[in-house]
Amino acid sequence: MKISREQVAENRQRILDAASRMFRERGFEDVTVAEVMKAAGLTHGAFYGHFESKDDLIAQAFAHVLTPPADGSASRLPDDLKEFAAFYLRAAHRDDPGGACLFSTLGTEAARASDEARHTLTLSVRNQIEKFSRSAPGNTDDERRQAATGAWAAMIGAVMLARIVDDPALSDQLMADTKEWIDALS
Amino acid sequence: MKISREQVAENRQRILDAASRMFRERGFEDVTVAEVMKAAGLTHGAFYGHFESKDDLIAQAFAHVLTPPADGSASRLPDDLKEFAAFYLRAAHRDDPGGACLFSTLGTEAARASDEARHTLTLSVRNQIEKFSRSAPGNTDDERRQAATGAWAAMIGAVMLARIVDDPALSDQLMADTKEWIDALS
DNA sequence: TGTACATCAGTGAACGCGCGTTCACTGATGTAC
DNA sequence: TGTACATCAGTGAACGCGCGTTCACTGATGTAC
Repeated sequence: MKISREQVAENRQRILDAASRMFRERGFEDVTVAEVMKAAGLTHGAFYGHFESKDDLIAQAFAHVLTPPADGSASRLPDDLKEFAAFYLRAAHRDDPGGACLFSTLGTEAARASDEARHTLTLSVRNQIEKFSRSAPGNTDDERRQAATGAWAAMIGAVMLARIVDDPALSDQLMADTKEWIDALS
Repeated sequence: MKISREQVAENRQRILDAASRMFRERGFEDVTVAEVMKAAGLTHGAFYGHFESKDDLIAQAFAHVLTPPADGSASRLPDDLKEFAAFYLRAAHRDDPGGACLFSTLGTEAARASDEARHTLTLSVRNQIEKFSRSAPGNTDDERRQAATGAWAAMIGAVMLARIVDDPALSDQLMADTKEWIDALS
């Protein structure tokens, strides 16, 4: 049956919501097109009406996650580097990969993803560094950019490591130590 | 045909060498058992004489990479935090994922790997932090451990990001800025 | 030391399953009059 | 505004391929005497 234009747009959003969550939870390869469509309340055959291929879905899912919601409810994430770090280095973020930062959940896989997917992420990297440079400590632009880059890379690395280790105490320590370290920057 | 004990042991090492390199280059899912065996100079049927499953191979490959070579040729990697960072944050490391750090190449996938694989990595995380804490800046044990953790996490995150972005200048900048930042720590 | 035989690492064909993708069909939407 | 028809998003069966894994077989190794 044909479907209204609004319904089509809504279906597309639901597919992207489901895909981006499932990819972050389980990786690109383990998630099947049929599973994503089922999670979005559709059957797998409808997939190719929305996307060219699974690779296309991956690239679009990245863009979807990085696009602020159009309804004006601005992202809740702080712009300030240290405030962002406090937000990022929380157990709730580590423990909810499905809703987490793309770099911390899919970073190593993204390095091997399509050109389109990598380009979308590149724009985000540039934006984040520029944003954090404004509130990063340092006496020159270079110093502030270095601090912003180092601190952001540390957050991503720390959360990734915290999800790998099988010892909860070590996992907590990795995040707490990284947070303390960023807090102490001047 | 039966094979000599030494040949069996050598074959196993070749399988692990090939697998660990290919996994780091292309990820777990994209690399097939048959490809690994072919790269090791064997046919795929021999695989299950060496390993229980592909998951077992992944766990053993982690252990293989993290085990220093038995021939006494100690790892070339510096123990000193800043020296290690200079080594880690080089283009040659970024551009040779097959021979690179496991965390920077497979970190986000490793977070979803088998218990055995994650346990092997956990031991390595503990060792690295302990090692770097000895040369990290700081006035107390806590401060040194925080610096060691933050700086190491930053290296890993920076190299991962440097492999994602499609702009070579930005990629270089991410690594150089992180290196500068770690160098400036006191 | 030499010989006969049991062992077992490796071979390569085969299996079965699940995946991405295709396609003929359905029927509600949206448009032309 | 109402009616007839063309459009096209979604359905679900099907396809074909590649993967992890199995297994009967081979023949060199290593052991028992």
